[in-house]
Amino acid sequence: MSVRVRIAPSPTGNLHIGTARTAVFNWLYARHHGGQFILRIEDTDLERSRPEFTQNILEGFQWLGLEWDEGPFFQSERMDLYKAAVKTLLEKGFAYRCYVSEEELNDLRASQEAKGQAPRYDNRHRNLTPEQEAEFQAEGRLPVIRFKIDDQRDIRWTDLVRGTVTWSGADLGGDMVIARRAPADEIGQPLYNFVVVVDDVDMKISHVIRGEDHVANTAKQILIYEALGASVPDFSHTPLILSPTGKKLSKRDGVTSISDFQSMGYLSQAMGNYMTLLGWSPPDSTQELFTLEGAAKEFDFDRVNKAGAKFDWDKLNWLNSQYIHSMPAADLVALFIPYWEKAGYKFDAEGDRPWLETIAALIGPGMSRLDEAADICQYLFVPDMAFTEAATQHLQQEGVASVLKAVSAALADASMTEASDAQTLIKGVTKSENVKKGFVMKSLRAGLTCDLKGPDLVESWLLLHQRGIDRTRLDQAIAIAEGA
RNA sequence: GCCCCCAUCGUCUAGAGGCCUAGGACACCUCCCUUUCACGGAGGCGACGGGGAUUCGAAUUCCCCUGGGGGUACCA
Repeated sequence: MSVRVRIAPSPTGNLHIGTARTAVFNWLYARHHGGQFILRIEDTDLERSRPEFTQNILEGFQWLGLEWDEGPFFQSERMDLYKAAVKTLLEKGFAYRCYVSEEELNDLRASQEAKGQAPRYDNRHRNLTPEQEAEFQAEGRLPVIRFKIDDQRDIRWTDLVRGTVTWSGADLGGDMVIARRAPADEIGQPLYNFVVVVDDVDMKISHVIRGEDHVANTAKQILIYEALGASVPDFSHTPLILSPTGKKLSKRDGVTSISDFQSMGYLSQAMGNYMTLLGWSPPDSTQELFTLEGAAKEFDFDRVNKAGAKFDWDKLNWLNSQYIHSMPAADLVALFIPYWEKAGYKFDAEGDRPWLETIAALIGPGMSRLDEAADICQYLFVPDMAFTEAATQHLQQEGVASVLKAVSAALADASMTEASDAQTLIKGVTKSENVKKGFVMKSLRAGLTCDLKGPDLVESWLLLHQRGIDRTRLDQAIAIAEGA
Protein backbone atom coordinates (compact mmCIF):
# COMPACT_ATOMS: atom_id res chain seq x y z
CA MET A 1 0.00 0.00 0.00
CA SER A 2 1.38 3.38 -0.90
CA VAL A 3 1.74 5.83 1.95
CA ARG A 4 -0.32 9.00 1.72
CA VAL A 5 -0.39 11.27 4.73
CA ARG A 6 -1.60 14.78 5.31
CA ILE A 7 -1.28 17.75 7.58
CA ALA A 8 -4.55 19.57 8.02
CA PRO A 9 -4.09 22.85 9.87
CA SER A 10 -6.90 25.23 10.59
CA PRO A 11 -6.11 28.85 9.65
CA THR A 12 -7.41 30.30 12.89
CA GLY A 13 -3.97 31.36 14.03
CA ASN A 14 -0.32 31.39 13.03
CA LEU A 15 1.42 28.07 12.50
CA HIS A 16 1.60 26.56 15.98
CA ILE A 17 4.59 24.52 17.05
CA GLY A 18 2.31 21.59 17.88
CA THR A 19 0.90 21.60 14.38
CA ALA A 20 4.39 21.96 12.98
CA ARG A 21 5.62 18.98 14.96
CA THR A 22 2.71 16.89 13.70
CA ALA A 23 3.62 18.04 10.21
CA VAL A 24 7.21 16.96 10.81
CA PHE A 25 6.11 13.47 11.83
CA ASN A 26 3.85 13.21 8.79
CA TRP A 27 6.58 14.45 6.52
CA LEU A 28 9.17 12.09 8.00
CA TYR A 29 6.83 9.16 7.64
CA ALA A 30 6.00 10.02 4.03
CA ARG A 31 9.64 10.47 3.10
CA HIS A 32 10.69 7.32 4.89
CA HIS A 33 8.22 5.30 2.87
CA GLY A 34 8.53 7.21 -0.36
CA GLY A 35 4.93 8.33 -0.01
CA GLN A 36 3.00 11.55 -0.49
CA PHE A 37 2.66 14.38 1.99
CA ILE A 38 -0.51 16.36 1.39
CA LEU A 39 -1.43 19.80 2.68
CA ARG A 40 -5.04 20.60 3.40
CA ILE A 41 -6.31 23.81 4.93
CA GLU A 42 -9.29 23.17 7.19
CA ASP A 43 -11.16 26.42 6.92
CA THR A 44 -14.71 25.24 7.39
CA ASP A 45 -15.09 27.61 10.30
CA LEU A 46 -15.61 30.76 8.26
CA GLU A 47 -15.87 32.92 11.33
CA ARG A 48 -12.44 32.19 12.66
CA SER A 49 -10.48 31.44 9.50
CA ARG A 50 -8.27 34.16 8.04
CA PRO A 51 -6.25 34.29 4.84
CA GLU A 52 -3.26 35.81 6.60
CA PHE A 53 -3.09 32.77 8.86
CA THR A 54 -3.13 30.49 5.83
CA GLN A 55 -0.26 32.54 4.47
CA ASN A 56 1.64 32.24 7.74
CA ILE A 57 1.10 28.48 7.84
CA LEU A 58 2.29 27.95 4.27
CA GLU A 59 5.36 30.07 4.83
CA GLY A 60 6.10 28.24 8.05
CA PHE A 61 6.11 24.85 6.38
CA GLN A 62 8.28 26.17 3.60
CA TRP A 63 10.72 27.68 6.03
CA LEU A 64 10.98 24.39 7.90
CA GLY A 65 11.62 22.55 4.66
CA LEU A 66 8.44 20.51 4.84
CA GLU A 67 7.63 20.62 1.18
CA TRP A 68 4.27 19.09 0.34
CA ASP A 69 3.51 16.92 -2.64
CA GLU A 70 -0.13 17.87 -3.14
CA GLY A 71 -2.21 20.86 -2.20
CA PRO A 72 -2.82 23.10 -0.54
CA PHE A 73 -6.45 22.06 -0.73
CA PHE A 74 -9.03 24.29 0.87
CA GLN A 75 -12.06 22.79 2.50
CA SER A 76 -14.00 25.96 1.92
CA GLU A 77 -13.81 25.18 -1.80
CA ARG A 78 -15.07 21.66 -1.40
CA MET A 79 -18.42 22.23 0.27
CA ASP A 80 -20.38 20.60 -2.51
CA LEU A 81 -18.50 17.37 -1.96
CA TYR A 82 -19.30 17.38 1.74
CA LYS A 83 -22.93 18.28 1.28
CA ALA A 84 -23.36 15.52 -1.25
CA ALA A 85 -21.88 13.10 1.27
CA VAL A 86 -24.24 14.35 3.98
CA LYS A 87 -27.11 13.83 1.60
CA THR A 88 -26.02 10.27 0.95
CA LEU A 89 -25.89 9.49 4.66
CA LEU A 90 -29.32 11.04 5.06
CA GLU A 91 -30.74 8.91 2.28
CA LYS A 92 -29.15 5.75 3.58
CA GLY A 93 -30.53 6.34 7.03
CA PHE A 94 -27.16 6.91 8.74
CA ALA A 95 -28.12 10.48 9.53
CA TYR A 96 -31.23 12.45 10.34
CA ARG A 97 -32.51 15.93 11.04
CA CYS A 98 -32.69 16.96 14.65
CA TYR A 99 -34.85 19.91 15.70
CA VAL A 100 -33.81 20.16 19.32
CA SER A 101 -33.09 23.76 20.15
CA GLU A 102 -29.93 25.05 21.75
CA GLU A 103 -31.91 25.91 24.84
CA GLU A 104 -33.34 22.43 25.16
CA LEU A 105 -29.84 21.03 24.75
CA ASN A 106 -28.56 23.27 27.51
CA ASP A 107 -31.33 22.14 29.81
CA LEU A 108 -30.54 18.54 29.03
CA ARG A 109 -26.87 18.99 29.83
CA ALA A 110 -27.63 20.89 33.00
CA SER A 111 -29.86 18.11 34.32
CA GLN A 112 -27.29 15.49 33.39
CA GLU A 113 -24.61 17.40 35.13
CA ALA A 114 -26.78 17.75 38.20
CA LYS A 115 -27.09 13.97 38.32
CA GLY A 116 -23.35 13.54 37.94
CA GLN A 117 -23.74 12.07 34.50
CA ALA A 118 -21.64 12.73 31.44
CA PRO A 119 -23.24 15.31 29.17
CA ARG A 120 -24.65 13.73 26.06
CA TYR A 121 -27.41 14.15 23.52
CA ASP A 122 -30.18 11.66 24.23
CA ASN A 123 -30.97 10.95 20.57
CA ARG A 124 -34.55 12.11 21.13
CA HIS A 125 -35.14 13.08 17.52
CA ARG A 126 -33.60 9.99 15.99
CA ASN A 127 -36.92 8.51 14.92
CA LEU A 128 -39.19 11.40 14.17
CA THR A 129 -42.28 10.73 12.04
CA PRO A 130 -42.86 12.92 8.98
CA GLU A 131 -45.75 14.49 10.89
CA GLN A 132 -43.57 15.40 13.83
CA GLU A 133 -40.96 16.88 11.54
CA ALA A 134 -43.61 18.93 9.76
CA GLU A 135 -44.81 20.17 13.10
CA PHE A 136 -41.33 21.33 14.20
CA GLN A 137 -40.85 23.01 10.85
CA ALA A 138 -44.18 24.76 11.23
CA GLU A 139 -42.91 26.07 14.56
CA GLY A 140 -40.09 27.64 12.64
CA ARG A 141 -37.43 25.35 14.06
CA LEU A 142 -34.28 24.83 12.00
CA PRO A 143 -32.68 21.38 12.17
CA VAL A 144 -29.07 20.25 12.40
CA ILE A 145 -28.08 16.97 10.85
CA ARG A 146 -26.95 14.26 13.19
CA PHE A 147 -25.06 11.07 12.50
CA LYS A 148 -26.33 8.01 14.36
CA ILE A 149 -23.94 6.52 16.89
CA ASP A 150 -24.74 3.08 18.21
CA ASP A 151 -24.27 3.01 21.98
CA GLN A 152 -23.67 -0.73 21.86
CA ARG A 153 -20.81 -0.41 19.43
CA ASP A 154 -17.27 -1.08 20.51
CA ILE A 155 -14.84 0.74 18.28
CA ARG A 156 -11.27 -0.43 18.12
CA TRP A 157 -8.25 0.29 16.03
CA THR A 158 -4.58 -0.48 16.04
CA ASP A 159 -2.75 2.72 16.71
CA LEU A 160 0.81 2.82 15.42
CA VAL A 161 2.04 4.45 18.59
CA ARG A 162 -0.50 3.31 21.17
CA GLY A 163 -1.29 -0.21 20.10
CA THR A 164 -4.90 -1.38 20.34
CA VAL A 165 -7.27 1.37 21.35
CA THR A 166 -10.88 0.65 22.22
CA TRP A 167 -13.70 3.09 22.62
CA SER A 168 -17.27 2.48 23.56
CA GLY A 169 -19.95 4.03 21.34
CA ALA A 170 -21.81 5.02 24.49
CA ASP A 171 -18.94 7.32 25.46
CA LEU A 172 -19.16 9.38 22.30
CA GLY A 173 -21.86 11.71 23.55
CA GLY A 174 -24.82 10.50 21.52
CA ASP A 175 -25.61 11.10 17.88
CA MET A 176 -23.18 13.67 16.56
CA VAL A 177 -23.91 16.80 14.61
CA ILE A 178 -22.32 16.71 11.18
CA ALA A 179 -23.99 19.77 9.63
CA ARG A 180 -24.99 23.03 11.19
CA ARG A 181 -28.50 24.33 11.61
CA ALA A 182 -30.18 25.23 8.33
CA PRO A 183 -33.64 25.15 6.72
CA ALA A 184 -34.98 21.60 6.45
CA ASP A 185 -34.79 21.56 2.69
CA GLU A 186 -31.12 22.52 2.73
CA ILE A 187 -27.93 21.09 4.13
CA GLY A 188 -26.16 23.31 6.59
CA GLN A 189 -22.47 23.88 6.88
CA PRO A 190 -20.72 20.52 7.36
CA LEU A 191 -18.61 20.16 10.49
CA TYR A 192 -15.05 19.14 11.19
CA ASN A 193 -15.42 15.51 12.22
CA PHE A 194 -17.37 14.80 9.10
CA VAL A 195 -15.47 16.71 6.45
CA VAL A 196 -12.17 15.32 7.68
CA VAL A 197 -13.35 11.84 6.83
CA VAL A 198 -14.81 12.81 3.48
CA ASP A 199 -11.51 14.46 2.57
CA ASP A 200 -9.31 11.69 3.89
CA VAL A 201 -11.34 9.21 1.87
CA ASP A 202 -11.31 11.41 -1.21
CA MET A 203 -7.57 12.05 -0.93
CA LYS A 204 -6.90 8.37 -0.31
CA ILE A 205 -5.08 9.03 2.93
CA SER A 206 -3.46 5.82 4.14
CA HIS A 207 -2.21 6.98 7.54
CA VAL A 208 -3.75 9.60 9.73
CA ILE A 209 -0.99 11.01 11.92
CA ARG A 210 -2.17 13.60 14.41
CA GLY A 211 -1.93 14.67 18.02
CA GLU A 212 -3.17 12.65 20.93
CA ASP A 213 -5.90 15.21 21.52
CA HIS A 214 -7.75 13.63 18.59
CA VAL A 215 -8.25 10.10 19.90
CA ALA A 216 -11.94 10.55 20.70
CA ASN A 217 -12.44 12.02 17.25
CA THR A 218 -10.89 8.94 15.73
CA ALA A 219 -13.56 6.74 17.28
CA LYS A 220 -16.29 8.93 15.80
CA GLN A 221 -14.59 9.15 12.47
CA ILE A 222 -14.17 5.40 12.11
CA LEU A 223 -17.95 5.13 12.30
CA ILE A 224 -18.25 7.63 9.46
CA TYR A 225 -15.74 5.75 7.31
CA GLU A 226 -17.91 2.70 7.73
CA ALA A 227 -21.12 4.53 6.87
CA LEU A 228 -19.43 5.95 3.81
CA GLY A 229 -18.41 2.44 2.81
CA ALA A 230 -14.78 3.47 2.80
CA SER A 231 -11.79 1.57 4.10
CA VAL A 232 -10.40 2.84 7.39
CA PRO A 233 -6.82 4.15 7.34
CA ASP A 234 -4.16 3.47 9.95
CA PHE A 235 -3.94 5.91 12.83
CA SER A 236 -1.02 7.27 14.81
CA HIS A 237 -1.69 9.53 17.74
CA THR A 238 1.47 11.31 18.69
CA PRO A 239 2.23 12.64 22.16
CA LEU A 240 1.55 16.31 22.76
CA ILE A 241 4.07 19.05 23.30
CA LEU A 242 3.53 20.30 26.82
CA SER A 243 4.26 23.66 28.40
CA PRO A 244 6.91 23.78 31.14
CA THR A 245 4.04 23.36 33.60
CA GLY A 246 2.94 20.16 31.91
CA LYS A 247 -0.24 21.28 30.16
CA LYS A 248 -0.96 21.13 26.47
CA LEU A 249 1.04 23.96 24.95
CA SER A 250 -1.26 26.80 23.96
CA LYS A 251 -0.93 30.36 22.72
CA ARG A 252 -1.14 31.57 26.26
CA ASP A 253 2.20 29.92 27.01
CA GLY A 254 4.08 32.71 25.28
CA VAL A 255 5.97 31.99 22.11
CA THR A 256 4.33 29.10 20.30
CA SER A 257 4.12 30.05 16.66
CA ILE A 258 6.80 29.08 14.20
CA SER A 259 7.10 32.58 12.79
CA ASP A 260 7.91 33.85 16.28
CA PHE A 261 10.69 31.32 16.69
CA GLN A 262 11.96 32.38 13.31
CA SER A 263 12.08 36.06 14.15
CA MET A 264 13.74 35.30 17.47
CA GLY A 265 16.63 33.89 15.55
CA TYR A 266 16.12 30.16 15.62
CA LEU A 267 17.36 28.31 12.59
CA SER A 268 14.92 26.12 10.72
CA GLN A 269 17.34 23.20 11.01
CA ALA A 270 17.41 23.58 14.78
CA MET A 271 13.62 23.81 14.98
CA GLY A 272 13.16 20.73 12.83
CA ASN A 273 15.76 18.86 14.82
CA TYR A 274 14.24 19.85 18.14
CA MET A 275 10.65 19.09 17.21
CA THR A 276 11.69 15.67 15.97
CA LEU A 277 13.53 14.96 19.20
CA LEU A 278 10.43 15.82 21.17
CA GLY A 279 8.85 12.40 21.17
CA TRP A 280 11.14 10.49 18.85
CA SER A 281 14.69 9.25 19.16
CA PRO A 282 16.92 7.83 16.45
CA PRO A 283 18.06 4.20 16.75
CA ASP A 284 21.40 5.54 17.87
CA SER A 285 19.99 7.65 20.66
CA THR A 286 23.33 9.31 21.37
CA GLN A 287 22.99 11.08 18.07
CA GLU A 288 21.04 14.24 18.73
CA LEU A 289 22.01 16.46 15.85
CA PHE A 290 20.44 15.51 12.58
CA THR A 291 18.70 16.91 9.55
CA LEU A 292 15.11 16.14 8.67
CA GLU A 293 16.35 14.23 5.65
CA GLY A 294 18.64 12.18 7.86
CA ALA A 295 15.88 11.46 10.35
CA ALA A 296 13.55 10.42 7.54
CA LYS A 297 15.83 7.51 6.74
CA GLU A 298 15.28 6.04 10.18
CA PHE A 299 11.93 7.41 11.26
CA ASP A 300 9.15 5.11 12.30
CA PHE A 301 6.47 5.04 14.95
CA ASP A 302 7.99 2.21 16.94
CA ARG A 303 10.40 4.79 18.31
CA VAL A 304 7.80 7.43 19.07
CA ASN A 305 6.99 7.95 22.73
CA LYS A 306 3.55 7.70 24.26
CA ALA A 307 4.01 10.29 26.97
CA GLY A 308 3.83 14.02 26.30
CA ALA A 309 7.05 16.01 26.26
CA LYS A 310 7.62 19.31 27.98
CA PHE A 311 9.00 22.06 25.82
CA ASP A 312 12.50 23.00 26.98
CA TRP A 313 14.04 26.31 25.92
CA ASP A 314 17.48 25.34 27.17
CA LYS A 315 17.69 22.34 24.91
CA LEU A 316 16.36 24.27 21.92
CA ASN A 317 18.87 27.04 22.54
CA TRP A 318 21.69 24.56 22.75
CA LEU A 319 20.65 22.86 19.52
CA ASN A 320 20.36 26.22 17.83
CA SER A 321 23.81 27.21 19.05
CA GLN A 322 25.26 24.03 17.58
CA TYR A 323 23.92 24.91 14.16
CA ILE A 324 25.07 28.51 14.37
CA HIS A 325 28.54 27.53 15.54
CA SER A 326 29.02 25.17 12.65
CA MET A 327 27.81 27.60 10.02
CA PRO A 328 30.37 29.31 7.75
CA ALA A 329 30.74 33.05 8.29
CA ALA A 330 29.71 33.76 4.71
CA ASP A 331 26.32 32.17 5.40
CA LEU A 332 25.97 33.71 8.83
CA VAL A 333 26.40 37.27 7.54
CA ALA A 334 23.31 36.92 5.42
CA LEU A 335 21.36 35.81 8.48
CA PHE A 336 22.73 38.59 10.69
CA ILE A 337 22.12 41.47 8.29
CA PRO A 338 18.36 41.66 8.88
CA TYR A 339 18.94 41.90 12.63
CA TRP A 340 21.56 44.60 12.20
CA GLU A 341 19.29 46.53 9.89
CA LYS A 342 16.41 46.18 12.31
CA ALA A 343 18.64 47.60 15.04
CA GLY A 344 19.22 50.64 12.84
CA TYR A 345 22.93 50.12 12.30
CA LYS A 346 24.46 51.92 9.33
CA PHE A 347 26.45 49.82 6.90
CA ASP A 348 26.72 48.91 3.27
CA ALA A 349 25.70 45.28 2.91
CA GLU A 350 27.70 44.97 -0.31
CA GLY A 351 30.67 47.27 0.14
CA ASP A 352 31.28 46.34 3.77
CA ARG A 353 30.92 42.64 3.12
CA PRO A 354 34.44 41.60 4.12
CA TRP A 355 34.20 43.61 7.31
CA LEU A 356 30.75 42.18 8.08
CA GLU A 357 31.94 38.67 7.37
CA THR A 358 34.80 39.08 9.80
CA ILE A 359 32.27 40.11 12.42
CA ALA A 360 30.22 37.04 11.69
CA ALA A 361 33.28 34.83 12.07
CA LEU A 362 34.03 36.57 15.36
CA ILE A 363 30.63 36.34 17.02
CA GLY A 364 29.15 33.21 15.44
CA PRO A 365 30.90 30.66 17.66
CA GLY A 366 29.58 32.31 20.81
CA MET A 367 25.94 32.71 19.94
CA SER A 368 22.87 30.63 20.53
CA ARG A 369 20.32 32.83 18.78
CA LEU A 370 20.58 35.00 15.69
CA ASP A 371 18.86 37.97 17.29
CA GLU A 372 21.72 38.30 19.75
CA ALA A 373 23.71 39.73 16.85
CA ALA A 374 22.15 43.15 17.39
CA ASP A 375 23.25 43.71 20.98
CA ILE A 376 26.56 41.93 20.69
CA CYS A 377 27.63 44.08 17.76
CA GLN A 378 26.45 47.48 18.86
CA TYR A 379 29.97 48.58 19.83
CA LEU A 380 31.14 47.85 16.29
CA PHE A 381 28.41 49.77 14.51
CA VAL A 382 27.58 52.68 16.79
CA PRO A 383 30.53 55.07 17.30
CA ASP A 384 28.99 57.06 20.14
CA MET A 385 27.63 54.15 22.11
CA ALA A 386 27.27 54.64 25.86
CA PHE A 387 29.62 52.80 28.22
CA THR A 388 27.99 50.28 30.53
CA GLU A 389 27.99 50.85 34.25
CA ALA A 390 30.51 48.06 34.76
CA ALA A 391 32.84 49.43 32.09
CA THR A 392 32.64 52.94 33.51
CA GLN A 393 33.50 51.66 36.96
CA HIS A 394 36.55 49.87 35.66
CA LEU A 395 37.69 52.87 33.66
CA GLN A 396 37.64 55.01 36.77
CA GLN A 397 40.01 52.71 38.56
CA GLU A 398 43.48 53.95 39.29
CA GLY A 399 46.00 53.36 36.56
CA VAL A 400 43.49 52.84 33.76
CA ALA A 401 43.85 56.34 32.37
CA SER A 402 47.57 56.07 32.03
CA VAL A 403 47.32 52.65 30.38
CA LEU A 404 44.82 53.89 27.87
CA LYS A 405 46.87 56.98 27.15
CA ALA A 406 49.89 54.81 26.53
CA VAL A 407 47.85 52.70 24.14
CA SER A 408 46.59 55.81 22.43
CA ALA A 409 50.10 57.11 21.98
CA ALA A 410 51.39 53.82 20.66
CA LEU A 411 48.47 53.60 18.31
CA ALA A 412 49.44 56.85 16.62
CA ASP A 413 52.33 55.33 14.76
CA ALA A 414 51.43 51.65 14.71
CA SER A 415 50.00 49.75 11.80
CA MET A 416 47.00 47.75 12.92
CA THR A 417 46.27 45.19 10.28
CA GLU A 418 46.81 41.87 12.00
CA ALA A 419 46.19 40.34 15.38
CA SER A 420 49.92 40.25 16.02
CA ASP A 421 50.08 44.04 15.66
CA ALA A 422 47.60 44.45 18.47
CA GLN A 423 49.32 41.81 20.57
CA THR A 424 52.65 43.56 20.15
CA LEU A 425 51.16 46.87 21.12
CA ILE A 426 49.49 45.39 24.19
CA LYS A 427 52.71 43.71 25.20
CA GLY A 428 54.59 46.95 24.82
CA VAL A 429 52.17 48.88 27.00
CA THR A 430 52.20 46.12 29.59
CA LYS A 431 55.94 46.55 29.84
CA SER A 432 56.17 50.32 29.70
CA GLU A 433 53.38 50.78 32.24
CA ASN A 434 54.68 47.93 34.33
CA VAL A 435 51.25 46.35 34.89
CA LYS A 436 49.76 42.93 34.33
CA LYS A 437 48.68 42.04 30.83
CA GLY A 438 45.25 41.16 32.18
CA PHE A 439 44.87 44.71 33.44
CA VAL A 440 45.71 46.13 30.05
CA MET A 441 43.33 43.73 28.34
CA LYS A 442 40.48 44.50 30.69
CA SER A 443 41.02 48.23 30.47
CA LEU A 444 41.20 48.05 26.72
CA ARG A 445 38.06 45.96 26.60
CA ALA A 446 36.21 48.51 28.67
CA GLY A 447 37.57 51.41 26.67
CA LEU A 448 37.16 49.92 23.24
CA THR A 449 33.93 47.92 23.51
CA CYS A 450 32.16 49.92 26.23
CA ASP A 451 31.64 46.71 28.23
CA LEU A 452 33.53 44.18 30.29
CA LYS A 453 32.38 41.14 28.37
CA GLY A 454 32.01 40.40 24.71
CA PRO A 455 33.73 38.87 21.71
CA ASP A 456 37.49 38.42 21.43
CA LEU A 457 39.19 41.72 22.24
CA VAL A 458 42.00 41.70 19.70
CA GLU A 459 39.70 40.81 16.84
CA SER A 460 37.22 43.43 17.98
CA TRP A 461 39.95 46.04 18.03
CA LEU A 462 40.99 45.24 14.49
CA LEU A 463 37.40 45.54 13.35
CA LEU A 464 37.01 48.85 15.19
CA HIS A 465 40.24 50.08 13.71
CA GLN A 466 39.10 49.36 10.20
CA ARG A 467 36.19 51.66 10.86
CA GLY A 468 38.32 54.28 12.61
CA ILE A 469 36.20 53.93 15.70
CA ASP A 470 38.99 52.84 18.02
CA ARG A 471 40.60 56.29 18.21
CA THR A 472 37.49 58.23 19.10
CA ARG A 473 36.31 55.66 21.57
CA LEU A 474 39.67 55.55 23.25
CA ASP A 475 39.46 59.31 23.68
CA GLN A 476 36.02 59.00 25.23
CA ALA A 477 37.28 56.29 27.55
CA ILE A 478 40.28 58.36 28.59
CA ALA A 479 37.98 61.25 29.39
CA ILE A 480 35.94 59.00 31.64
CA ALA A 481 39.05 57.51 33.20
CA GLU A 482 40.36 60.94 34.05
CA GLY A 483 37.06 61.78 35.64
CA ALA A 484 36.33 64.54 33.15
C1' G B 1 -18.47 14.28 37.06
C1' C B 2 -17.71 10.67 33.04
C1' C B 3 -14.44 8.36 29.22
C1' C B 4 -9.51 7.47 27.32
C1' C B 5 -4.29 7.62 27.70
C1' C B 6 0.44 8.02 30.11
C1' A B 7 4.38 7.28 34.16
C1' U B 8 13.13 6.31 34.08
C1' C B 9 17.71 12.00 36.53
C1' G B 10 14.94 19.20 37.18
C1' U B 11 14.04 18.59 31.43
C1' C B 12 14.34 15.51 26.61
C1' U B 13 15.32 10.48 26.45
C1' A B 14 18.02 5.05 25.91
C1' G B 15 16.36 0.69 27.99
C1' A B 16 11.66 -4.42 24.68
C1' G B 17 13.60 -10.27 32.00
C1' G B 18 19.74 -11.20 33.33
C1' C B 19 24.59 -6.88 29.19
C1' C B 20 21.73 -1.81 34.52
C1' U B 21 26.26 -0.81 40.88
C1' A B 22 20.33 2.20 34.74
C1' G B 23 23.41 4.87 29.30
C1' G B 24 23.27 9.72 26.43
C1' A B 25 21.88 15.01 25.93
C1' C B 26 20.31 19.93 28.04
C1' A B 27 20.65 22.65 32.56
C1' C B 28 23.67 23.09 37.02
C1' C B 29 28.65 22.61 39.71
C1' U B 30 34.19 21.86 39.45
C1' C B 31 38.62 21.76 36.76
C1' C B 32 41.60 22.52 32.12
C1' C B 33 42.50 25.78 27.87
C1' U B 34 42.71 31.40 27.72
C1' U B 35 47.43 36.88 31.58
C1' U B 36 40.44 39.48 27.96
C1' C B 37 35.49 37.25 26.54
C1' A B 38 33.67 33.06 24.60
C1' C B 39 33.97 28.43 22.18
C1' G B 40 35.99 23.82 23.31
C1' G B 41 37.77 19.66 26.49
C1' A B 42 37.69 16.62 31.22
C1' G B 43 35.02 15.36 35.53
C1' G B 44 30.80 15.78 39.09
C1' C B 45 25.66 16.09 40.90
C1' G B 46 21.26 13.56 39.52
C1' A B 47 15.96 8.95 38.08
C1' C B 48 13.33 3.50 37.50
C1' G B 49 6.18 7.25 41.87
C1' G B 50 4.16 3.43 45.79
C1' G B 51 2.36 -1.55 46.89
C1' G B 52 1.45 -6.42 45.52
C1' A B 53 2.01 -10.67 41.87
C1' U B 54 4.79 -13.81 38.17
C1' U B 55 10.04 -15.44 37.85
C1' C B 56 16.06 -18.37 39.90
C1' G B 57 16.12 -13.14 38.38
C1' A B 58 11.91 -7.05 36.79
C1' A B 59 13.18 -0.36 35.04
C1' U B 60 11.45 -4.05 31.69
C1' U B 61 5.30 -8.72 32.38
C1' C B 62 0.36 -8.51 35.24
C1' C B 63 -2.94 -6.12 39.04
C1' C B 64 -4.13 -2.15 42.48
C1' C B 65 -3.10 2.73 44.28
C1' U B 66 -1.14 7.46 43.44
C1' G B 67 0.20 11.17 40.18
C1' G B 68 -0.01 13.60 35.40
C1' G B 69 -2.22 14.54 30.68
C1' G B 70 -6.10 14.51 26.92
C1' G B 71 -11.21 14.50 25.66
C1' U B 72 -16.13 15.45 26.82
C1' A B 73 -19.31 21.79 21.05
C1' C B 74 -24.15 23.28 15.98
C1' C B 75 -14.47 24.81 17.18
C1' A B 76 -10.84 22.54 14.60
